[in-house]
Amino acid sequence: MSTQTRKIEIRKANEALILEAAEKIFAINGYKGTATGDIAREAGIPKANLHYYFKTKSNLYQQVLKRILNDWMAAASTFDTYHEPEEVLRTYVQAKMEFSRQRPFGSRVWAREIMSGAPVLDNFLGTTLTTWLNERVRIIRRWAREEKIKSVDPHALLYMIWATTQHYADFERQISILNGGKELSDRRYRQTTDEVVKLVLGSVGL
Amino acid sequence: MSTQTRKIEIRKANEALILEAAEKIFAINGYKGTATGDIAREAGIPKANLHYYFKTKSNLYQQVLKRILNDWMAAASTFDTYHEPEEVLRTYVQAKMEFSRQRPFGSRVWAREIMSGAPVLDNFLGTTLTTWLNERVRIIRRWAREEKIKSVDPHALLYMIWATTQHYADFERQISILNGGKELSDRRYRQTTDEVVKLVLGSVGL
DNA sequence: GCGTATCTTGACCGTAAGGTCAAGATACCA
DNA sequence: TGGTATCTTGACCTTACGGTCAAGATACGC
Repeated sequence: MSTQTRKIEIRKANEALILEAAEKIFAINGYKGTATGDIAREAGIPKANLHYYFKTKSNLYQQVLKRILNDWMAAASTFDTYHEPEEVLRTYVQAKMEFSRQRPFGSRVWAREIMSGAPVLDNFLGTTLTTWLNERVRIIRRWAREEKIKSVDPHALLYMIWATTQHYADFERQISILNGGKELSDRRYRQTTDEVVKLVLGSVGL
Repeated sequence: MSTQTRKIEIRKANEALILEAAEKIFAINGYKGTATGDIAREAGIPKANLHYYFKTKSNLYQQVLKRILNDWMAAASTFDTYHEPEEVLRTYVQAKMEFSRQRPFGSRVWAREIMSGAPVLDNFLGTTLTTWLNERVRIIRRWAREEKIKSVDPHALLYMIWATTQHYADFERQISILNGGKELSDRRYRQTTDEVVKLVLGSVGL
């Protein structure tokens, strides 16, 4: 460990620790409902230490959202891995389901942000996401024109995919209770993913 | 107006006013993030007056949830209006879409409650909703057995319907932004409802 | 080992929030 | 018209929260 490497590592590690804790607490209690002290407790550090790394709650929140955005976009990019509708939709749905399984808190923070009026994500939604959506809408329209899929409203289709896949993260608790009080096992979740893929493919006639 | 009729009316009217305001503010800021003073301001009354009608914030929140539950169950009951899969699914999806349009705040309060771990709805989910779900799962399985629909996982299908229809309430802001910054018109919403019906029917091969 | 930069933390400050209270206003009944 | 029950509201109390600070601890370069 040379120079400032060690120090930088300490900072990185602590920031990561805090961001992780923040994502969880924001997911459960929302932005306004979250106390920085709760996040600090979750991270196992004093509140003052948290404020050393992140000046304000708002600042921390924005960084939490940024992290989620990155991973969300990574899942989105899988849409372009293949060309044939069936492959594309299967891959995309699987990626989204995987995201819901791996980052349920991130999904919930996103949902809460939107339900609060998207004060922070507003800009992203109006630029990057709008662009991404419009391009995929065009692709789906082309599929329909080429009669590779049934003619459907591309927006409605994409919203259905988003809603359904994110449901498994956002409503995890409800699903658990309806599953007899126990969380879906890894095996069951894989089967469910297949079923969701099947439903989505069916909805466009595949 | 005789006897205590008038007074009872005052109480009813004020309780309704407060419940309406509370549903909106809870939807936007969540339970913990909501200040009773904010609800009072939204309702146009002093905070002390609100506390005269509802002793505690928790109490008010529970009554808000109860109201939503009633309407949610009303939409659910449309599932039993018809018998043929196509009619049933169309009617149910339409009712859920209508609910999302008419009570977007209610839908969001529900979503936030679940995301917070369903501390209040826990009991309802484990009893009434579980029973309702299991019965509909059986109906859907029967449809598949009788080859009226494609063989699909009934849970996945119902979750998809819930998620997709509620998405139009919970993510209204995101949808608006992606729609060029303006909300969906009544006409456009009706078309979207038809598209969602089409997708759901398609997903089971109808 | 020493000096300096970063990190850690308990104590503290001002504001906001849930809830109470008591005094006054309003409506109903006799 | 007077008496009583309900309703209204500003002021107030206590706790919690976002954020600050200053004093000490730790780590790095020389």
